[in-house]
Amino acid sequence: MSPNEDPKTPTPPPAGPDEEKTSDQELARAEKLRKLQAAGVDPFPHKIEWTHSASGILSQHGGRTKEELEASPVLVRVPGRILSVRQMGRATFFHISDGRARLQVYIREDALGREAYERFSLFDIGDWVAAEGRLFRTRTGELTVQASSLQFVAKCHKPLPEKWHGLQDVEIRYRRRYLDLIMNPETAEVFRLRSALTARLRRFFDERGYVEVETPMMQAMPGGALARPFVTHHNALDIDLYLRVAPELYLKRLLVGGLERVYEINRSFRNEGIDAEHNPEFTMLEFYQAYSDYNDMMELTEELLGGLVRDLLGKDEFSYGDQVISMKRPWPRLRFREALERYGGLDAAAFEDRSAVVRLGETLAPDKKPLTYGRALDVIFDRRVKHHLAQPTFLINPPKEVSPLAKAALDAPDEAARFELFISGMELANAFSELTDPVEQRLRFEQQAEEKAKGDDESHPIDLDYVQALEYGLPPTGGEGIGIDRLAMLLGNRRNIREVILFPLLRPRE
RNA sequence: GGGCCGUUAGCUCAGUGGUAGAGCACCGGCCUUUUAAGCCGGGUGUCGCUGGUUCGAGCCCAGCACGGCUCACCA
Repeated sequence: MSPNEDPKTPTPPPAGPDEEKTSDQELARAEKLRKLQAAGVDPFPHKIEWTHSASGILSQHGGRTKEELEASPVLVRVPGRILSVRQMGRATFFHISDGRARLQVYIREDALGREAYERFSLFDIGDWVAAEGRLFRTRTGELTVQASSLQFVAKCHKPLPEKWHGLQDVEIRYRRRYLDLIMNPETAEVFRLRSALTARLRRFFDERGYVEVETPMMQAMPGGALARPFVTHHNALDIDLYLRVAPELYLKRLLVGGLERVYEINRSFRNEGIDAEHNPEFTMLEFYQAYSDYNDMMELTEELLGGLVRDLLGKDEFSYGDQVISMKRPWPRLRFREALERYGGLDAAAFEDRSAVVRLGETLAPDKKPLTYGRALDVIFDRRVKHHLAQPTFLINPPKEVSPLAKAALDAPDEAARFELFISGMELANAFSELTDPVEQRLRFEQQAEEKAKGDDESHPIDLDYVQALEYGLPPTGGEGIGIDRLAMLLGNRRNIREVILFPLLRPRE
């Protein structure tokens, strides 16, 4: 606030970025706030006293009958935002919300007093109030607060979206998520579910002796995944830094250091396209367990996700779009090569014909040249196979070539000891028996560098500092990453990742 | 990046080349158990932006901006 402004004079708030002028409805609201203040109401109270929340009242007292409420009155003082008003002369009903549930409040002139009752005309839909009174049931049976007093809590200077259709415009829902949360209770529910999800994940790992850690998001060398990074600059050191594409290499350094079980739930950043399954910043759970391999990780994953679904949804099956996903164990393990033969139209002979595989890959993804044999197999999988994997399926042993941080499979030197978990055609998890041999790791990095030289901008950089860490000895380790946003999509039955990210990246306005 | 669709009142949406519309919200009036309350009265607008065609454009054309769906790439 500038020093010349009188703090006692409410003015219309500055017009938002979308409006150059203040609408008639905003002027009317500002005038009401002025009148409230003239009547001695503090327009910006520091705090308010309250005894109950709206949703708390409904869950605690929702079962009380009219007679019970009359015999033993329940007194409450409940804050909330006004969402609808039905005014009938000397009596008024309105609903307030705490973001979870709507509670009706009843005021009447003879109970509230004429002055206080008339003051309600200065309250608008969207304003925050606190109602004090006793609970009763209306003629139609709705649990309602009969208010003996009303306190003004905060003004809503702008009109809310329409009460019946609500807020539909997805752009406004994402840009001004607060409006979405006010108008669409199911939005708030999804984010509560997401919160319960991460809490449940943390409990799972904490109970098993994992240490939760945080590793650098700004890295001098972005590793741990094959993806294009964001670049930024540190002024004092005068160096370019990359936003991490994965925490993997740092987490494995911690296992070298003797932390046998670690996990991290945090953001990674990939400078790639945006669509229904991709946001440039996304949340990943990564966890590493010493003395284990990728088979152990499959067991653990079934236990983790199976338990999660049972705890959060209360059953082993759930709907996702028009599919019903069953989490009943065990989940099938499908060899990558077998998947390509079954769904990708590649028989054993075609699989061995490396140049034919590359040609098919290039036909399917003409933008993605040059393709190596491994990358071509990956393309064919993405285009032809992935969408068949609706029920939880471990896709095991993909080509070693596209898995530079994984051990080779024990029985197949060209395959990686790795799995990806698919549910509803979405890649949800990615895990492997971590490559622990520093000499082999260095070799794999060098192979990646060769591909980069051939024009592959998603190859893994040579990280000699990481190789040095391996030289001190990494025990056999199973490691896994799980996409939390996608998991939230599944559990919340949302088809777009933006529905589970509070503030997804959008192009800035103007 | 390509294709398709969209952008009109605070919100949800109609709108056929000829004066800009509805419901909700809002403003004024009536109404003491309503609940999409009801009844009477009031339209509050840079039709996304910039050009063009036309006597005349919300509508037709071009370009641009933003968004959605989709295809391609990445988790």
